[in-house]
Amino acid sequence: MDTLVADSHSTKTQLAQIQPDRGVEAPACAESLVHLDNVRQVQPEVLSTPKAQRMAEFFSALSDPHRLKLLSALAQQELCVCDLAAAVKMGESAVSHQLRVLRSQRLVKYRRQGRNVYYGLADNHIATLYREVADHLDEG
Amino acid sequence: MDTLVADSHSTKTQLAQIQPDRGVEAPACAESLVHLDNVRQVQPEVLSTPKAQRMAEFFSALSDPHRLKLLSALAQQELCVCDLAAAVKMGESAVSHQLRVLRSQRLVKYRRQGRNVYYGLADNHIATLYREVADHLDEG
DNA sequence: TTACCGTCTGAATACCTGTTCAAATATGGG
DNA sequence: CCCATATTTGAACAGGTATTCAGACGGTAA
Repeated sequence: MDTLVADSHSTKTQLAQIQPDRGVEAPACAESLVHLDNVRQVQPEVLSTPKAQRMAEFFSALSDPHRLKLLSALAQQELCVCDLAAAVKMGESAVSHQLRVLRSQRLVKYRRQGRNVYYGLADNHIATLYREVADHLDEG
Repeated sequence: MDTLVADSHSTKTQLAQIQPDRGVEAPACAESLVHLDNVRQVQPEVLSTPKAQRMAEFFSALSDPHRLKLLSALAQQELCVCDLAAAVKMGESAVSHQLRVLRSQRLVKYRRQGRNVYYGLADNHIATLYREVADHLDEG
């Protein structure tokens, strides 16, 4: 009757491959038996693509050791680019590139003073988040 | 007297380029004037390289939209791989690969039941962290 | 056992990310 | 104005990452 092939004593349902966001046409053959009721229950709560992307970009900004070092330095006090470079032992250009990433996610704020640009943590949330994850990792 | 070139009314100090972890020999010429006292103050508090890497790997596991979708689904209930694939609309192989990443950071736990493997969030911390970041992003 | 289903793995490809070098921009001083 | 300093930017290269396909593994049922 319908295109779903459900066996009688279970809620498993054969589902054609779904490949929606991408330009791939779905092949007619099915891949696996899914528990349709579970999927239906969960699916509306799944993070939307735009939100997932925004969140991923945020975490992505935190997913580099050098950037985390920069943040840990800035958690102490405001610093200009060349000081940061010395503190984390990176080239100044590299630091500038990384600060750009941190800026794009509003993890840091900055102000110009003379020829120097001083950076600092944008938000107390950041320090909190940082500490939470550090603790979490120390636990395990 | 010493190799440092400090001007009289400031704490700025010329520093040879420091390039320690990598096999690059430092050029004799300096790059920038740093505020040596600031650097000295901050440097010991900078995240150590191993810790920074461990933390970066953790965030890295959270830095992909598909993985975040998987986690948001698992925040609802335990699901097997094929259900997850249907819920987030990915191929099952891709899901398996991503679950491997989540497993490697202990973000999910799993158990086998018959032919299915059921995944769930490893920890309440994860859900908390997830919600904090979601809220933080909604604020801005 | 044989056949099958669900999941995992490995290799290949395409994409994204970080570093470096060189050069541009911006500020301040002589 | 011209020069030196501080930071940013862009291009090029190297290394890492995600998806796909094909096949392997493990468990189940006939």
